[in-house]
Amino acid sequence: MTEFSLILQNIAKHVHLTREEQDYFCSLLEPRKLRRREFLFLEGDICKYSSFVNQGCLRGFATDKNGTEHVLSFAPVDWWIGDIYSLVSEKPAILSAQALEATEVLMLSRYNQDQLYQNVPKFERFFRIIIENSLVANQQRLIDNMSLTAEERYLNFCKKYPTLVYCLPQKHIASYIGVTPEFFSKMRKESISRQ
Amino acid sequence: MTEFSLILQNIAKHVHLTREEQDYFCSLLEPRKLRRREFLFLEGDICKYSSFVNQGCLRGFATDKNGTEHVLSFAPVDWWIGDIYSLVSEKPAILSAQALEATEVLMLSRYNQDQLYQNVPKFERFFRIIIENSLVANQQRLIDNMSLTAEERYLNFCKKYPTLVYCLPQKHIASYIGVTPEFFSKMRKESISRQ
DNA sequence: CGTCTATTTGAATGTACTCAAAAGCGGTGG
DNA sequence: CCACCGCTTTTGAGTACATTCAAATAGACG
Repeated sequence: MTEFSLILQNIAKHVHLTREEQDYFCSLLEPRKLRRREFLFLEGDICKYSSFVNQGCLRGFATDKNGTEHVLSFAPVDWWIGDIYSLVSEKPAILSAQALEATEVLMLSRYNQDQLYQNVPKFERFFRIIIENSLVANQQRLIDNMSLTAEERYLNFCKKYPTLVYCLPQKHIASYIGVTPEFFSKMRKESISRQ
Repeated sequence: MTEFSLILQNIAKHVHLTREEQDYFCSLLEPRKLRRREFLFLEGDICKYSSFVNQGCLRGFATDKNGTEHVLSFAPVDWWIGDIYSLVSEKPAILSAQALEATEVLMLSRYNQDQLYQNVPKFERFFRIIIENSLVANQQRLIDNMSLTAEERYLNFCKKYPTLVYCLPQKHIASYIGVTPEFFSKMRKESISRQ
């Protein structure tokens, strides 16, 4: 039971690694601890890391020209987070990631990730699968945003992330489903009063 | 100059193939011609193919519970289209794909794609990159839908797909940017009258 | 040329937003 | 451990953006 057991389990869901591959992989990881409200990366920076959440929780969000923040993802324990745009293009990140509580991540640099692809091709498969799943989730969210009401999106969120609903500030859930905190408050009250 | 030159060029953007690998890859492709309005795949079917557009153009869309269609992607020449959810999960497709004009595609079955991954690992990389790019585009669209007005999304669309704007029916562009055809018509008129 | 589909126009409506202010809650320091 | 300050949530009124429904007009394909 080391600090790497969770991430190795995460990988084992999709590809099998030998003991040596496991050790090699772990040697490429950089642990980092974040305090509540601390940022893992900031919009505008070049994001060079994919990070795995070992403990705690983060939010990934974009800030629009009015300064309004839009949450794109929550990253609780056992999730990956990064700015895929910046990672792929090596241009400044579109997203920021902030710890919502005391958080511990394992960071894999893009350079090490590319090394990994060359030395252990299985990882090419692993990250392909991770990205495929992200794409599916993202696409479903796009469909939901176009076809569901705010309340339906909220109920979806409750079903999909039952544990998160009770530990996240409402304003972040509001932002995730794409409404203002004020509207979210009213809608939620309505929703509860009807059961 | 064969029917495969375009797809080989498409692949060469990301990975280099030997002559033998090219031939092997092409042997796995199944050409198919579609008439205007014909469907490449239908919501509810198991989607077993990723398809490359050699000629023509398709739209990928989801149908909501009211019967309203929501366009998720246009696939002009040199693009890939498929229902990634169905391909990954082997469950019924969420999307349908319809030819907007006479169209020719090269279809790669999931089975052959998996063969390809095993026999030519470079393809694992190729499709990882394709999917990464889709994810980036999808994510940006999600951000745009949450932070921009319909008019801003329309102007974005015009910049991003200058050739498509003039050949697609308005109602499909309206659906893509996420508004009704009626509102799109009014908004567009306003937008033009202000230059 | 005729029919079917797409686009435009208008009026009434609804969903969600903005701004402002009060109330509630929770983390941090004393 | 408690109290306070600051952040979060609630509430309300007025508004804006986009929808619905209906009908007229325009355009395209066979």
